[in-house]
Amino acid sequence: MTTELEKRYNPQIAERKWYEHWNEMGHFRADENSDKPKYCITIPPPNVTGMLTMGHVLNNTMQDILIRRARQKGMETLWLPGTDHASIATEAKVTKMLKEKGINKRKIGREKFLEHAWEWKEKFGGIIIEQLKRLGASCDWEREVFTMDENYSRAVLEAFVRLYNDGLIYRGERIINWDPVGQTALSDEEVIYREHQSKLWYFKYPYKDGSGHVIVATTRPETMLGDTGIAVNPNDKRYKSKIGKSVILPIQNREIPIFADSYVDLEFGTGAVKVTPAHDPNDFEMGQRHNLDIINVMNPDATMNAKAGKDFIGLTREEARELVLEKLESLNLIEKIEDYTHSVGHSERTDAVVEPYLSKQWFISMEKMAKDAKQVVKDGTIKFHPKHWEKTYFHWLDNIRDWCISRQLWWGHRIPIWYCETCEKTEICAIEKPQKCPNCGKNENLRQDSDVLDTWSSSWLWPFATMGWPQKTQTQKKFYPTDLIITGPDIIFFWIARMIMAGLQFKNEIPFTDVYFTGIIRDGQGRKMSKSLGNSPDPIDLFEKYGADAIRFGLMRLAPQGLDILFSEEKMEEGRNFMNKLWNASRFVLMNAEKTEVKSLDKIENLEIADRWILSRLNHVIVRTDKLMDDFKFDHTAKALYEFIWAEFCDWYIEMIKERFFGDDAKRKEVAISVAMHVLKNILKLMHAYTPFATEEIWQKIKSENEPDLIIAEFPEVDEKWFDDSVEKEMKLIVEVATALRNLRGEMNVPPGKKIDALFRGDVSELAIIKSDMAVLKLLAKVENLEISENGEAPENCAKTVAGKLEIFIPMAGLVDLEAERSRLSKEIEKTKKLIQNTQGKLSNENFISRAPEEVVNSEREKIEKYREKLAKLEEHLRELGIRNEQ
RNA sequence: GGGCGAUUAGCUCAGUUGGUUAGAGUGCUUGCUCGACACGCAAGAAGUCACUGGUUCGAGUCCAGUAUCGCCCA
Repeated sequence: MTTELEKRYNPQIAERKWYEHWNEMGHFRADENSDKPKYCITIPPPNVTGMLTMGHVLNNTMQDILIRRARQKGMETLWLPGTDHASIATEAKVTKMLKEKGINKRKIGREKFLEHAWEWKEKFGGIIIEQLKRLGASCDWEREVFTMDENYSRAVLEAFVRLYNDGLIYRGERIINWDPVGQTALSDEEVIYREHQSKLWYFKYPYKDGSGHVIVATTRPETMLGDTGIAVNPNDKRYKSKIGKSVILPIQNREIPIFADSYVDLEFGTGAVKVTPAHDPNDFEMGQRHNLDIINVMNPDATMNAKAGKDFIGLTREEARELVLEKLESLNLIEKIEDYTHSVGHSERTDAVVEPYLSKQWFISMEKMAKDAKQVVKDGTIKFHPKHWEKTYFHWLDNIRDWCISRQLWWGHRIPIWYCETCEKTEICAIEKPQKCPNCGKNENLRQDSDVLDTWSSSWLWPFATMGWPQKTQTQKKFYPTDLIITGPDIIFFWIARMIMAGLQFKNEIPFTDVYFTGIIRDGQGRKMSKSLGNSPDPIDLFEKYGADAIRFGLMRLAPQGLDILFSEEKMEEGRNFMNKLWNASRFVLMNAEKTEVKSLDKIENLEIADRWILSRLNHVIVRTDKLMDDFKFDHTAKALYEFIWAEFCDWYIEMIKERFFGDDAKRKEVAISVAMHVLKNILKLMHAYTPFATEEIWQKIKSENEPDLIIAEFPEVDEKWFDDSVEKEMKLIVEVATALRNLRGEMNVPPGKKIDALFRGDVSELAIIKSDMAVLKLLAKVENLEISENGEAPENCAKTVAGKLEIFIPMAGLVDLEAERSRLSKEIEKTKKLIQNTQGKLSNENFISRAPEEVVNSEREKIEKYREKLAKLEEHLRELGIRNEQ
């Protein structure tokens, strides 16, 4: 307790020191055999190859706050960390890395590639975890999980097998979203739609019977090579007579039918549309309904194949489009071209234009699970914060389609299906490779499905697969269901919905009780942060510059529930300034505590108004922040703490006790220092979850020997005996008077160092307050002599003001600037008159008197009384000024 | 096309169930190295609460509509 603090808080040293200390002491560890009530969060696993983003900082800070708070409150807390394997992203990165070394993925084969991938994972996979540690995340690192760990992988396969056996997994040939760069299927959720400015081309397809042509409009000319029909709406009078006729598809010279289907929109284009079942999901459906041929004209890399025709083989989609247009143009079959804006799907991971592509894939049937997942949110078993996300959630579940979970990749969990090539049709679903084919009994030709599972179809098991499922473990027993998940709304479908489904499906229990959706962090201009814009700061740079606490607190203070967050570095600066403020307030208290004994509250007597006031305020802030945290109001909590610490504790309380600190009454000083220390310790406890490093650093310097580390120090509880309305009212008057005095000094240009005299006149009870707090007031407003008198005379030549029910006079020794004084008073009078007018307006309204609640009417009456008294005093002051002026 | 959200001081945002003179930070103006802090202290100026109606004794707050912006879904 004797080490003197530096003038400025230095985050760099404190952060590393205390993080290591906490970890070594085992404070992050969760004990599954504990009897204490539990609190548990499983981290939404970041991508193993990822780097920390501001989004991660935001939602992990929130998780850490809740975890630390629960820990301080004596709960058995488990924050279970880990990463997911991010199939497509990782495979793309590794492929790229190999390519740079001149190694071709296909050439080296699956096994060799996976070796490289694991090597890559070992090398870079730890980065984001280390970054989370810099943030201060108090996860139980001994339980860290990676989705491709042996145990976790087993859980993924187990889940697959169970769903397969329940008939909820099937293989089918469908139109899926195909990423031609990653060369893999994607789920609907992995497709990002963006508006593209393009054209709408109108083609003429000649009737077979030579009776002219039908005109179809398309945004994708190259797909016409695979057209196998023309559809019109059955109610479209324009085409009634054409239904059943055939056209000759140009270029391909194929005969295709015209048929009616109510899917066709009469308004779009000409009302007749070309149908390409192999290259459009809606066309595929129509094709099924009308038995159309399905002609796939593309290779997996989205170049054209032989079915597109000789001239097209090997061309890209773009090249094929050009050639189709060229050929049709020369055949004079282009009717017209219009500008057209439509949305085009892109792969979330590779940004390639997604191709609707016909292929054989594995699907999970969603209908039943969606129904269950909807129910638990609808009936409030799981609560969303903010609630309005429920609508989005329900809408998605109501329109759900089966989930395509197979990916044509190598990095991931390989689908646990074996095909017997001897008897051809046999398909075996098992976790381990089967000994032999149950059908033909042969074992030599068992071939495992080459696809891997969608990453999300492994991470949807996260809340329990991280706890050892499908084994029955004590960890699950103690900590499942978890309490909460915090994430951005952009993955409400990827994770939230599917985790709920998985929990219900495999555990028959929800995975968490609360879901908190953060806002999305944008830059100062409201744009989404992205690498290409270069507008996303590196959190680690920010930590270095301002300290992790500053970033945590700054973000919390500007992160309103349910709204996006406009990032600005200024806010981080404010966070840093606040840490420094807290540091210096502590430094000041500590400096003065050195020569005085600090006693606990129950051992001190003769508390003064400042003491009783700050204790009342402290207990209010304890109650208030507790309630706010129950509602996940991180921003309001941060603001309440900021306000209490900076304005109430530093600006007023510390200023008020300086008089005792610097005075020579040892007893009074002892009281002041004891209360200050008590409040400071509680501040550190309240702040710790938000700013763990700085608070622990300070705590370690001021704590007594028998107190534990702050991270596990007992959380403050409200003590209602300190609530004191009358002392708060009294304090309000002191603040008002001190401010009025300071204001007058400023207006009258009194030099800051010069002391003034002051005379108070007016209400007896208020005078009594001034009298009892005279010493404090003298310090706050630099007053030399302070006189009070119920009916005293105003001195000659003085500045005058009104505060509460008091008149305040400051003798100016002939220095009063009459003009300035007159204009100041006039302005004040105008303001007061306006207030009276407003209040009078209400009171003269009969309806108001008769219908408004009595206490509202009474308060208006009191108000007007107060204003009138003030006005009378001000007007008198102005009058006196006038008289003196004339003399 | 459907849904969600936003619009309050120059800027970024608070504003609980309708009832104090609509607040804070930042920026701005003025003055301060006063025995914690210039990453600071004190004082001050600054708002037609997007618009139009409605409900009410009373609307930033509730309702309806309009406009603008953003996001999600199709």
